[in-house]
Amino acid sequence: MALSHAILTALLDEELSGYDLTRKFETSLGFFWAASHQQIYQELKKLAAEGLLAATAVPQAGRPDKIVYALTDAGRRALEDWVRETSRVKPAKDDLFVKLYHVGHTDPAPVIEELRARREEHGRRLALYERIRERHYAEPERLPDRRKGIYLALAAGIRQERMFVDWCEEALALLGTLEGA
Amino acid sequence: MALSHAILTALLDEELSGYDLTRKFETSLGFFWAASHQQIYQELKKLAAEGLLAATAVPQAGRPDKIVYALTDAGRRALEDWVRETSRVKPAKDDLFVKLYHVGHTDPAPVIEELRARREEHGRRLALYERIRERHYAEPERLPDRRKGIYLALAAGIRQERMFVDWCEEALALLGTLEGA
DNA sequence: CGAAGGTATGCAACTCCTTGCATATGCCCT
DNA sequence: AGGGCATATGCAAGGAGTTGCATACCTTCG
Repeated sequence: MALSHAILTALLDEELSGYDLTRKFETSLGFFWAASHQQIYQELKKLAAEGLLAATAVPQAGRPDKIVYALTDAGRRALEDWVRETSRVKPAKDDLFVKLYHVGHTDPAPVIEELRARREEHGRRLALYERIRERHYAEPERLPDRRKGIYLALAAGIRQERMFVDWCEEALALLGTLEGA
Repeated sequence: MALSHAILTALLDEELSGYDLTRKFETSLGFFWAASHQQIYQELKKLAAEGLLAATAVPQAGRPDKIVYALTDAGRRALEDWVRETSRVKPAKDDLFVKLYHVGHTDPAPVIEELRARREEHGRRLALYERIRERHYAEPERLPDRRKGIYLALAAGIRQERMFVDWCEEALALLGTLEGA
């Protein structure tokens, strides 16, 4: 499992509600581990039942009540154990790579179309990540230790998106040389 | 769904048994879409039941009998439809990135250890992919159309592994500047 | 002869994740 | 008053993937 660990990790520094976590997973941590609110709420219940999280109901005025979750000692211990385990690498699983095997068998237009869309999409992400780096992570060596790891995750995201954009260019150039083109 | 499409794709050019497919998914296509034999056999049955594959029992001498699967016309049509659909991008979901958020909270040694291991592993993959490219995909422009797409998938793998190795170097360098180091 | 290993296929249980639906409060704007 | 939007949480069904186990044939090697 791993979403559970991502959630526990998000709670390292602060207590959050399911709703807060959902938004957090739409940015930062969510760049590396996507999760829907349904999954998050379910996982929170499970983690609370296991004693890794403590749930506190918080009545609110002017908006619906919420439930705030905090790491317990057991939760912290479980997290540390997990960090010590070595994780396995999973292949990326991107439909686009499978579709490339169809070039030469069927009309390449849809694949080319998708490559163009991807180039734009990954370009947008790249721009977003770079903006974040400029604003919050300039001069990585001078960051406090706590933020160096996060910077590195961001750096990986940047490299990944840039790599993908470059590859899209290569792919579009090569597919321009097809018979049918 | 998508493993089903990867399987159908693997059968574009040739008829294969579940066992053959399992080995095929350990290399080539499997670099981009991993699958266990259990999953493959299950999916084959389903695809045959849906009429997208035709199953033929093949008695063999000297080894166990096998079942060979071939694309049906309906299978080809389903594949073409799928290629025309645009696929969504899924984030990578790598534990290591989540673990980076723990730097500064707990002993960074295990993370550093894992980064070193990853550098080696991705380096090995990079070497493997580059060997394949040299042997079978030198001069991509001159490849027959049918192999250009496969080359591009390979090229993506190469870029990805190289990117990851470079990033590991960056990460190890930065984590070397930690207080505790 | 027996053990190891490659060939070949499968079941069952479980976890993880997605999708669609459902509900409720309160704000702001028209 | 009504619609849209943000806040806040949840159920249920099903698809996708993992893990462990099971079976059976045949060859090779010691």
